[in-house]
Amino acid sequence: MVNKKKNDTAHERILIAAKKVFFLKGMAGARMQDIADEAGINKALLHYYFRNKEKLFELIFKEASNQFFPKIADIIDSDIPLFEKIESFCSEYIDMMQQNAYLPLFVLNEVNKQPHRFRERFWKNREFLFSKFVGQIEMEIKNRKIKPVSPAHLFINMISMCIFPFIAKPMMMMSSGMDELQFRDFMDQRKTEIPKFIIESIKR
Amino acid sequence: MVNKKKNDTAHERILIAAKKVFFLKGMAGARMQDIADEAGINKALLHYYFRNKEKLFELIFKEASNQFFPKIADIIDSDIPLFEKIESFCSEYIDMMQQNAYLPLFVLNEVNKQPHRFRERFWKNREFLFSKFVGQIEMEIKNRKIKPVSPAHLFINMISMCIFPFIAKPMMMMSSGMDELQFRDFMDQRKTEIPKFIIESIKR
DNA sequence: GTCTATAACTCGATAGAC
DNA sequence: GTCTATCGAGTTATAGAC
Repeated sequence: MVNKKKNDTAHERILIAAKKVFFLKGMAGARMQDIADEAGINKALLHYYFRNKEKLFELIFKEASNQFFPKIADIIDSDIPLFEKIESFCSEYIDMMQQNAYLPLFVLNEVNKQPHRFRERFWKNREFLFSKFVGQIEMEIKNRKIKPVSPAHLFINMISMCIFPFIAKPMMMMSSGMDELQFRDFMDQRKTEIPKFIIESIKR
Repeated sequence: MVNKKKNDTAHERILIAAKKVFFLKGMAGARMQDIADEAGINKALLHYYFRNKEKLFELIFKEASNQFFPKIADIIDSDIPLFEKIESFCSEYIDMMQQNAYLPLFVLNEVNKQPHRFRERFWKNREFLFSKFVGQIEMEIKNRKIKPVSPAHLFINMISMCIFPFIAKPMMMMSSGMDELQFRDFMDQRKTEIPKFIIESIKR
């Protein structure tokens, strides 16, 4: 696909191409040649700009993780009522992923295959993102605003229902015959269906 | 790890080793040498028994998909009351995955990277596994046994909450400081927590 | 069946012209 | 900055001895 606009710099086109190829094939499966073709340039130029595959991957992976995680924290740790928080988390998170449906599988897969990339650089200041969320839930239980539930399970339930469909997207589409548009509709529905489902379960 | 029992045949040891290596690294990241080492034999013997990497992978992948999917169908399509079905699905499915925690990520990842492997051979007689489940839910709604909910979303919610934690396992363990045992406990809890959570949401 | 040795090939990376 | 040509490491796969 050499049809990129020529007024983009090579540097930019490489980054876009690399993201596409790495998201689709992962670090191990991606080929520098694929990235060069996708960017409409030459293999040597990749090395000119980014030195080697490792460094190029590193950039893409870091950007992807930053997109995958901290947005979670912002919403989860904000100072709004629990039910609103659940609603806005589901809606905003799904919205973000719809612009990058491959992101969750890419990140989780690479974390799994190369845990060190994570432990070392990314997991510094992020430990226990959720303490505020957990505290808020415990408070609501204590005040008898919601039923007694395990905060940890509630949190994982919410995350699971938002993210998993993106990970299983190709499978869901094949098994149900959905097309891209129908999948998008389905996920749009989930922005409200998931909060409704959760709140129905925990409300008094 | 050449410590495999010598009374296993080479053929068997290769399959066990291949499964381990492919699950961990995927098709693109796996090396025939790794598999040979893991099996305690020689690279040439791999080709003697399985001809090439492609064919060996095919076997492992096929077995993994068969383990991942059809068990779902058995429970989902069985003839038991809805709440019991939800309980037994969550419990049995999580139980199965606990014996093979890498399986979901492996299968979903490879489906994503090579959709043809799926479309062609696997998706023949499995379309619409869930029609019976959907029908059952619609019936319960009609009879006012449960609240009106979208069967499709309910189904995906259940699946998501059961499978996603296995996919995010390394990340969850890192971010919360869990060890293997604590993760196992957590998933044991989910066998009952998820059904409780779902039923609480949909019951009248 | 199992091994050693090596051929054949893929792919990341570099040299060097323009 | 960008390209062509090519090197060399790492991998799959095969030949052939035992």
